Amino acid sequence: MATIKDIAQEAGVSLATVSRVINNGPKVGDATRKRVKQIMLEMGYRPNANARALVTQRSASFGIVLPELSDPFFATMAHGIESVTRKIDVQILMSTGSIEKATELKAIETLLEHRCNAMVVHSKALDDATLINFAKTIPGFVLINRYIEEIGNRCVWLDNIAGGQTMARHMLNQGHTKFVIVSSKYQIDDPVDRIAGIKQELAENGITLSPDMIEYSTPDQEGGEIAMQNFLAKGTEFTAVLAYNDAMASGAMTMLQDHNIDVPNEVSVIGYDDVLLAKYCRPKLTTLRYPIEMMAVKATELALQYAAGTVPEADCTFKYAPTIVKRESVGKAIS
Amino acid sequence: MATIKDIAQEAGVSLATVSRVINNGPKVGDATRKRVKQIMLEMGYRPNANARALVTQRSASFGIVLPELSDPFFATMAHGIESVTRKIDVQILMSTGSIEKATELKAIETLLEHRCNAMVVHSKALDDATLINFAKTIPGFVLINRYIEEIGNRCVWLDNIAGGQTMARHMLNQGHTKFVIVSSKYQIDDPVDRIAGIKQELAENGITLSPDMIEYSTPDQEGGEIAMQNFLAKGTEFTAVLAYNDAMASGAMTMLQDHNIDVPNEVSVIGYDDVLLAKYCRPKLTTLRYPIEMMAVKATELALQYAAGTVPEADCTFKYAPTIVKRESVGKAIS
DNA sequence: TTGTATGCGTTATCAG
DNA sequence: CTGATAACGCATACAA
Repeated sequence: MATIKDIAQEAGVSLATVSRVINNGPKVGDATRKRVKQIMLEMGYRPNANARALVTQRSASFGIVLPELSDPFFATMAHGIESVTRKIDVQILMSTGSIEKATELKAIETLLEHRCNAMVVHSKALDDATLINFAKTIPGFVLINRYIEEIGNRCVWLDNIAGGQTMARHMLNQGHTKFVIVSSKYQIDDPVDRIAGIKQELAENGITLSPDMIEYSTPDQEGGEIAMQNFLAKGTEFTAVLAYNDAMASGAMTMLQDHNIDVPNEVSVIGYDDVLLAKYCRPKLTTLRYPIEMMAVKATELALQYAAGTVPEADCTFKYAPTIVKRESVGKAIS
Repeated sequence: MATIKDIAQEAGVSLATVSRVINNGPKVGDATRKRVKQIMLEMGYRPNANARALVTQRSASFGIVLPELSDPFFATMAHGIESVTRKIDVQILMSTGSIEKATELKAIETLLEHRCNAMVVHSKALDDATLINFAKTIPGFVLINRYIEEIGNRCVWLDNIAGGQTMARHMLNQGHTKFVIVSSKYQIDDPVDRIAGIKQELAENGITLSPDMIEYSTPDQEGGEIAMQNFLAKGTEFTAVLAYNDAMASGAMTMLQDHNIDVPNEVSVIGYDDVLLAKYCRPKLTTLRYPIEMMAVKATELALQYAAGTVPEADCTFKYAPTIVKRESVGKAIS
């Protein structure tokens, strides 16, 4: 592959001059510039991004770490990030860490080896201290979907407690009093906070939730089915189902329908996330909108700014609140 | 950030020695190796991937170009790729080209600038000649979802003609004779081939499809709704709907249901792709399974092999055929 | 306006 | 077993 040297030779100029025309440097004669450009084209010259990164001490690629791509939620997140990097002609270096301490750590370190100076990371398994440490040493380090007080200005996150409250309130408004929760078995912040929010809202309305009104399962459709199956098997009485996410909500609905229980006339179901399937399933799912794409965009812009030297204000953070999307799966409580 | 030099100095050895322990080189004293490793740890040393790539002339990252990530289909594809690169500790450099000539070209070139020597690219807009040229100059260049005869051994693709035939045959087997097609308005290979397959199969059974039995729209749920609306508005008679993909099929079903037309008792609908939503929508969608994840894995392995020097056999290609997944949206024709 | 020289962090080829 | 030293491709401070 042709190098800067080759084309310098061919054009009969020095390396420096070629370098200047590549970077649109200021001090180059018009004729020279034109001739060099022509030769670059002819020889199919492509700047070597690695050499460039080495000498400039900055990579042209933006790092992202996320658990996986097959989940539409993360795909949407990646899409948000990509929508801003695309505009500024920056490539994405993707590292996956499957919600395990070791892999998440490795994912970040790989990005560091590539000298990415801006990155948005989704980490659930690593502890606060580790993340704080990264934030201290990497200017363009931004966390998404996580809040750590000490580095609040590096966090773009969703208020899951408020989310839980909103879910519960909506059901309460419809007259429901008998609740069950279909939750995730993975004890990361998210399910914990959402349940806390729900309990809080219910408590304010004089309702307490006993532990056996919560089923924990895998956060996918099958998990939702299993959880609902368990409630049904136990003979639990309820009219309102609060799910950890849309997939679980959908699974729960399927299981209800399989038992000839009508949604929403007999039982109401509410999801969380508002991913595509919420619109596709029948009845269409009432759910909470998780503005992940918007948040991803924000996180990316933030990372870019910080990496460029903007000093973040100390006392700020980027908190988002989920909003309710009313569709068809929630109805008035039967009295 | 600490460099190899720093740690050499600290350890009182030469650069070469440090480099050897980093790469698990053979000729290093046990004591020295241990000491150096210790110091690397203490100083938080991270090898510079760019410098490495520069000197070794090979990048440690695997390139992928695809239109976008928000589409579950491509997310699944990316997931397949990631599942193999993860094992060998290779990062993914992602470039998006939104089905436009210019952007697709740019996406590939960016990968080249990073000196990726293995990549799988999804390109629909670039012409054969350009792609053939890339294949000739990049050993690890593999195309996915496209077949070009001259570089057949670099292509991992789906036989869409066979797919069209399969769809049609399945409907014929159920006794259907009145068909409509809900197709994509983007005239790339895929919809064209599928329609060709359908027509071919129908023709063999003495059925010809007039042009007004095909509606073209955007390949998403809304497009499916619009297309179906058009058929309904025109008063078209049919009992079988063949959709370009699951999203369109789902949209078509919704529109039918809104008009109190029962699926599958009055009208049967078949999709294509078998993405997540096929399982979620009601009735569950009968569709064609597009083994995109498997294909992505294959493409990745291929790219890796070719990049490593394996010379592909001249006369081979990697063709996949979609298989039918029977669920609930197709029934016997009413007679 | 152009050229020369140096260094970025590594690997690899030599000698010791 | 270990140490100099020359690349790798490019940007840039300094000369001319």
